[in-house]
Amino acid sequence: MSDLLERLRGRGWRLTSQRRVVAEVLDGDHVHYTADEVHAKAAELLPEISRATVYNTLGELVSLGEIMEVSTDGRAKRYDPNAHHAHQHLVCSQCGTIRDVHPTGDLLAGLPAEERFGFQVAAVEVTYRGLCPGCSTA
Amino acid sequence: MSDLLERLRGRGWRLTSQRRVVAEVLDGDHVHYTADEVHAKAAELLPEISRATVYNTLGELVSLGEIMEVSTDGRAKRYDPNAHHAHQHLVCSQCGTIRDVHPTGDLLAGLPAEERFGFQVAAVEVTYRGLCPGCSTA
DNA sequence: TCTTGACTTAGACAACGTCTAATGTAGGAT
DNA sequence: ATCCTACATTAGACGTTGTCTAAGTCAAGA
Repeated sequence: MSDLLERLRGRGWRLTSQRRVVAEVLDGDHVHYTADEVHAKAAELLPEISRATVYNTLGELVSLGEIMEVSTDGRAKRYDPNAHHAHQHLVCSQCGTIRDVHPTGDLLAGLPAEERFGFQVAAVEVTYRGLCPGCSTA
Repeated sequence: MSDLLERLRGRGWRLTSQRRVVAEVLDGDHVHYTADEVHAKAAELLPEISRATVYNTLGELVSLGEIMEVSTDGRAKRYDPNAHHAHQHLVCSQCGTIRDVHPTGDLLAGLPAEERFGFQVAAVEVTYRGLCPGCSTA
């Protein structure tokens, strides 16, 4: 993730302390935080950071393709730092935790042309739902 | 859909004019409306219907399994009257319209056991994204 | 027809996200 | 090293979507 800052500077980004902190929060483990969680964790490192800046920075990172926006339910979007490798999501129906998974095969192949209704299909998202080990025993 | 009202009465529902109108709006073509769109169309038939009632009725129909809630983006949820047949969704990235599609093959088969992390996987949702004919020319 | 508990209503409230105008600052120019 | 300025940040208003509450209404059984 340290080279993320390099990449961003290469694209003309100003490296402000706020952007550095947001990048640092997204780095590390692979939990997918909501924007508010990112803001809360960023504020531990830089108390005066504003919500607007976190939203702005997340939006910019998404359009640069550095992170992915995931909305598996109707609630707050979550941000997935693992944007450089194609993957899908396995979501616990009970507690909402998300794991990245890598299904095999061509996901687009299942949709025949006569089922595409003239759409230019560009992407496929698959969400597997079930109970995680913790929730299935409890 | 007329038998929907019968089924609901069988489950102890009071058949109010508001619920009748919401069911009527959901019937017919297979577009997936947002709650606000359902409210607007219901209000054409019954002008004094309130937003709260529409939300309540939609929620009740969802928990009864009569319709499906679809949230393909972070925006408003849409309601799919075609809840009794398994299907997936094709979404326009531009305007958000949704079509029901029926991909071939076993969608669960793509996820090998070592990628399930001990989850009891119960369901798969697939969202195909692309531009609809209207948006790709405009 | 009466009664009652379920239903509906208006509008306040909550969660999530966006926008604006004023202020601050990174980093190139001097 | 300092200055300049365009870009970034901020607080808070605002927008959208959805939920909740208290008071009034009504479907349907007695």
